[in-house]
Amino acid sequence: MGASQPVSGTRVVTRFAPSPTGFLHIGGARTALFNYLFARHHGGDFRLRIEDTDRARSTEPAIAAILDGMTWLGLDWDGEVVYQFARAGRHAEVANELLAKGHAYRCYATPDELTALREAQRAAKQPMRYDGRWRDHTDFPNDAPYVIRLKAPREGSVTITDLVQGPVTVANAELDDMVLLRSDGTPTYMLAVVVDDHDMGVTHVIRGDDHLNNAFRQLAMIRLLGWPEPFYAHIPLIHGADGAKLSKRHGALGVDAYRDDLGLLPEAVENYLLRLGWGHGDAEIISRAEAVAWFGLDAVGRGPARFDLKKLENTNGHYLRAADDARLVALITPRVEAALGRALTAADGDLLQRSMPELKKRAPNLGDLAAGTLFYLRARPIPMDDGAIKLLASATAGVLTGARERLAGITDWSAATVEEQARALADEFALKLGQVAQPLRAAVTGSSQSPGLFDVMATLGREETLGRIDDVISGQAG
RNA sequence: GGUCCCUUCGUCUAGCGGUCUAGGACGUCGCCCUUUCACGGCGAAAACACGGGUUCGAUUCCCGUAGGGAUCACCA
Repeated sequence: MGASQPVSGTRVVTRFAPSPTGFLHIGGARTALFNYLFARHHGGDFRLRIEDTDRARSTEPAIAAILDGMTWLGLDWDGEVVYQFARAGRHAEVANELLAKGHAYRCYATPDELTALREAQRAAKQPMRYDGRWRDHTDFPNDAPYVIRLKAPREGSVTITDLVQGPVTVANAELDDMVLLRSDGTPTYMLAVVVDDHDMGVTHVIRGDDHLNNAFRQLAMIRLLGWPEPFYAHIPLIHGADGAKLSKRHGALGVDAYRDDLGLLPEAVENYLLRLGWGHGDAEIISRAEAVAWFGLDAVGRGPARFDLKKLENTNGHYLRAADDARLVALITPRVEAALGRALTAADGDLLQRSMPELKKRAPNLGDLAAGTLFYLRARPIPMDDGAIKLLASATAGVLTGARERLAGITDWSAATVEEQARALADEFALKLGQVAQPLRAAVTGSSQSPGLFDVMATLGREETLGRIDDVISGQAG
């Protein structure tokens, strides 16, 4: 495993560090999952840090949504959640330490001045970076506002042996002196991550590809501070089906939307996310235990992967079929009650429980599963859809009344005895079984599509089944 | 534009010099099962971006080209 092994003797510590400016999106969830899996694989710690230093954009609801999403996905973190804003004092302390040691300096350039600099650089087609105009000053205006910038090395280069991307080298001349402390004394993200990762003992920084460029600047700071260097692993971002950066339109929704709107199971989302950009031979359906045992950074793909809702739904269907019936009933109950406009009774719950084995085989998500239960629970006369109306209209005359008669004679009502009578009726009328079953399906379910008719009748019971057929015969249904 | 990264079926991927007439999964199409719809089973079409090298031999290694991506704030 070479490069992905931690230095001997150190305990692996990873962290997920989202900024609470929105919901926990799918890309963030995958980053969290990879951090979680890597830590668990190595028997280390997985920490959670909320990067709320942007006071204007950070919100309480966003923090709640992140914690909720993590919990839903079963990504339990170790220790207390670290709130970055609360550590501003420590960040400033490190900035001042750097300043005292001559590794940082005060910069009095105004925002307008810097904007003008960038404009000039853009016009001259020069790279846009701070030119270090205050880097070697010794005389400072006393009352003017200033920021503290890192005095980054200008010669040589930095090479990061990224656990996913491989060795990446950037010349120091490409990097400018980043701001550590703003003029209002608050820390920038660059300072905060480095200090927090160090203080939290993070050994492996696993994050989105968009941070790869930042890693060089952060490493420069770490070296100036003389702190131990973490391993880096930058995983590619997720793209939409059209190859463009994932946006809301593509399904870059909060994980709560995957749960509530798309009706997905957390284990399905986890499995799908794991396989997006990572593979283990031909394995497709992977349990949490297997994921922990198999996960490694060396198998993470280096190119961005496209998000495919079809495959996610297929994966969800797999887990839905494997899910415990009682759990599914509990999950769909709110949806069913909303559709019915009433609370479910104990008898309804029992009916749902019995219908699950057949119903879950044909639902790709909880919404469809809930919708599929409705015909069982609706009060007579049940509504008929277009397909059902057509079937009834073209049914052989007398089939329904004939079936009604035979079914009414059954004393031990079951899928087997019901089927027996249906087949007998087909023989009697010289019809194919389908010509008898389809009109009956329409009458009993109000649709042309449903689980096995005889199973449905058995689940519904004798009285309800007969009643529904009567409704159609007497013209009350529809 | 500068810098950095990436490139196997439509999509996610396996492949870590010969085992590749390139494997699996989703999707698509066909067949089977069958009272409908699903589930399930079987099968088909479908890819190594291009051009140079290195090598006895490249999907695998190197270099270009093209395409794609990331990033260039007193945001994170």
